[in-house]
Amino acid sequence: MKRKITLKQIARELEVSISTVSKALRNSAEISEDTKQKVQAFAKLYNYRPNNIALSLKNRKTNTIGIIIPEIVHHFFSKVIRGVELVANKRGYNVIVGLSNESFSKEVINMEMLANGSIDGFILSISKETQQLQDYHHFNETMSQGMPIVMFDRVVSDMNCDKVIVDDLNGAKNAVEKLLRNGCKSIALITTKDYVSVGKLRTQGYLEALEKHQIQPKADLILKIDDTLDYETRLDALENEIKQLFKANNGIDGVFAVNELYALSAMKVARKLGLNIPEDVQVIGFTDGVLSKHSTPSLTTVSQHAQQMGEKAADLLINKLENNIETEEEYFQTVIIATELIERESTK
Amino acid sequence: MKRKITLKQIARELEVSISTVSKALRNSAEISEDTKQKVQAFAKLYNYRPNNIALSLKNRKTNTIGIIIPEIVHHFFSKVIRGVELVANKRGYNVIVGLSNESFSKEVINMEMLANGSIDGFILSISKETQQLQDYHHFNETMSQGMPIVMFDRVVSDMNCDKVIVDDLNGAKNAVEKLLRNGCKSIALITTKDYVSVGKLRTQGYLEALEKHQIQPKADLILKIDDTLDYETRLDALENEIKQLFKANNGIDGVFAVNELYALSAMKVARKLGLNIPEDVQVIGFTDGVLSKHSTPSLTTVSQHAQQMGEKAADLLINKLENNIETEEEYFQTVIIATELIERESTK
DNA sequence: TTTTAACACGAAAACGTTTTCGTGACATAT
DNA sequence: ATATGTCACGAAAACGTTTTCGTGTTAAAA
Repeated sequence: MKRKITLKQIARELEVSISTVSKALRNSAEISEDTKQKVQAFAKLYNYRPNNIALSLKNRKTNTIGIIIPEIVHHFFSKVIRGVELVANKRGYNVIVGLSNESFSKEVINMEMLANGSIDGFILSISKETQQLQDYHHFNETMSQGMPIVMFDRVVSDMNCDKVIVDDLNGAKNAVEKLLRNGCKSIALITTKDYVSVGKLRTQGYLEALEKHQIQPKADLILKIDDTLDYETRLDALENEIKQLFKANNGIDGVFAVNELYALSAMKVARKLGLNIPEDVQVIGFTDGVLSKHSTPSLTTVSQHAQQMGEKAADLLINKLENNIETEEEYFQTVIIATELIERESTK
Repeated sequence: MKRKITLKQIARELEVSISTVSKALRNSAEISEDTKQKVQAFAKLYNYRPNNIALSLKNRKTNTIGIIIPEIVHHFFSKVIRGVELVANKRGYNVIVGLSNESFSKEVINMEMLANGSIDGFILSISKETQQLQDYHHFNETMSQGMPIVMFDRVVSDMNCDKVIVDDLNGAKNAVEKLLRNGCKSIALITTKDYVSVGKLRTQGYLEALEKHQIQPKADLILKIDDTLDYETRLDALENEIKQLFKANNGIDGVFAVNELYALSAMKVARKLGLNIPEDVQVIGFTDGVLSKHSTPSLTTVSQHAQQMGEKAADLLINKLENNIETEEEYFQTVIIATELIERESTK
């Protein structure tokens, strides 16, 4: 169980100074060919690798980025991570993951744990609780210390940082228009309470689509789910609420849901009520996850290109980290990732 | 954009030495009450936090663990990460994630990137390619440098390290026995090629169940999928192979599949062939993911308790890291996580 | 022979901590 | 008055690097 070898040990062994070893390994012109060869051979033999921590301390740069997300057992977020990891690795960075579990305090703690030198910058999507509390002091403090943040998906719009967001509004609008073009006359919306920023935007897209086609929205057709309930109780409650929605409104022939699960539940309820999909009711969901693809019938859905979002966020962050041009004029951009409607069996 | 404050700056500001500041903050008895108060007040005012990198270098301990998995967009693995993160955080550790993407070289590169001081130990599940090549030099090298490894799920059995595995054999055996007890006479197995260790074990469980009930296994009933194909082509090819399986064997009344997707595909194919589930064919899958829960009919499945695996792996690793009792007698354990059969609609 | 230049290397500082040890200023005991 | 002890603090080393600057040796130029 030999420990990793250091410059000091090589120096002692070869009876030269640490500086010489360091320079020899970096092929400095200062060092004679003889010495270089000797040192390099020895280093290779003992599989020398510079200690990352020492380098980080010296360079005041860890080459690590922190990503904080509300939940990892979730296709959207894990795809984002995949994207982040992909470009981070390609550009020589590591990725350290923190989970807020949708809790404000865990988000704060996680950020504090990482902000003390462990990472060079953050990529994050804020927790629901933070969205409710609207307490953003931890973001401000982090940024005021010179640590850049890139927010994605769930962002706080009036914060001075780079952002990567989905075009939720137009994604939803297009989806609803698709239903309208397909002949739907009475389209229900299943969404979340308004404090969830993306739910709000998708709701707005629904409304704009109706307005564009001169259809008066009916409040009865809009179901706002309280998604703070936990998973188990949620499924039953959810299906119940949807059933009420169908029963209260005769002739629903289209459903737009702001996520996969709501859409699937809608399909399940509709079938139980004797309705056929897509003949009687057409359904479109949001988020191209594994459920949409493998449900029966498979679900037409609005894809967010999650991996692309992660890649973009990582690129933005690393660009900022490496452009230490310090253009005192801080310049922040918001990248909007276009959505794509993936048509499957749940629409005509 | 003020940088984070350091001991040195506090010392200069208060006109004391760095040592004094450090001791004052740690409430050393060496320092007078007056000085302590002054220093602590100042530190709080400027929100001083010790630099993690400096601490890591000094202590030769990063309090960070690396987890390397083949794929993150995968319920099983993301649940494991959640478990790891949970106990890691609770015990004061961070988690840094590397993805091998099922590739041997990426696995090696990732490990090398992290092994140079960035982390204290590894938790990992080996890539399929590594399983095929059976090249484990990177694991051996890492361990010979005194960096502990905990393997989970896909492990290499004759390696000297802690392991956390699923009881694949008995999980499969129980599932198949369940089908037998439910009256199935002709049970098909849909599995992977044998180099995937877990596929092999689950296959063995299938065989043992049959043997126990004195049923002669029929080679025709066993379908071994080559899962190196990519996802898109796989779906078609998969359903095709399963269709052949059904057509070549009249009277299949039970299916055991080694993962969710195979099970779902089997259900889909069966339905297309006019068979009802579970009346005509009963189906059981492996891995309790989101698909099993939300498919129609919902899928009876063998749960692996992925999160628990992650928690256990993290505990094992951190125990090893903190028990520097250096009981020269290295002691490695293999923890077996029991499976659980979750009964849903696809079985009677 | 003396001056200059090139060469090859080492000493030391720096990154931000913690910790061991030393030391000057007092107060107390002899 | 001297010896001893306590108190409060500082100097310095250490973790493992990189880099700047200095310096001794030798060879070439004057």
